Amino acid sequence: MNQMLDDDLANVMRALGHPVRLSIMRILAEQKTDCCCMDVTQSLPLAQSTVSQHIKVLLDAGLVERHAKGTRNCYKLRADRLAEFGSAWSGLFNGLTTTESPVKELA
Amino acid sequence: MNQMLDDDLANVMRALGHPVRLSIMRILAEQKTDCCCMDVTQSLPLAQSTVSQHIKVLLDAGLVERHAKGTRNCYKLRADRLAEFGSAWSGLFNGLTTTESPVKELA
DNA sequence: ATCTTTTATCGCTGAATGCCGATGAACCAG
DNA sequence: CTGGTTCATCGGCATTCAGCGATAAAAGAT
Repeated sequence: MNQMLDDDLANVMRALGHPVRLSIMRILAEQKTDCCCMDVTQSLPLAQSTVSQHIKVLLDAGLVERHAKGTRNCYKLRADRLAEFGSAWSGLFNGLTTTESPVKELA
Repeated sequence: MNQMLDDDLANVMRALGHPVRLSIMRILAEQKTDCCCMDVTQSLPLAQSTVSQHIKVLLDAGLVERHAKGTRNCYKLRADRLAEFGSAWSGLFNGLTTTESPVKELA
């Protein structure tokens, strides 16, 4: 399990630390089929260029991946990275963050 | 279980989306005794005013709480909020984020 | 009352961010 | 080849952020 570096973690957090980008993640999560920039844009009250920039931030943070499909670019979440972040978060503060089954801390 | 609003979630993420603030959280997590601004400052290569500002961001995000102790202000993590965030994260993307025991999604 | 310690806040600067419209590249359809 | 679609990128603008030193407030010590 590739341990997430601190800067990496901060990058992920910062990428998700914007309501619009959270929305984009949600949109991508809900879509069964791959969805392109235009689809995302139509779900948001923002210009295409703005959405594209937000997607780029998510790409750079490794939260999303792109693959070309004809004239359009399709995006989907990177489940591996999400899981990676999840476990990084769980181990962050000596298990202070877990709700159920509080992992016994070994001093 | 108080459902975390989207903006709240984004705020928390943004607050944690900075390496220095992550460090501060770590420092607070490791200290058994409450620790004050000065203690944190001595562990970081930053001016006291800068550290104070970062702490304020964490305070505003509800990740940290303050209580006065003589001439100094002591800080500690808010475990409740951390747990809250943990479960909010778990439920965010249809369980895509969980590593172990992928929660069965109910359509 | 005076001094010291600790901290929050102010004012400032440079850098980064968020947003937009416009433009050009890449690709498909006629 | 021409034209339409989709998208990333550029330039520009206003706002926010990150960092600092200086300062004032609050509390303890003398």
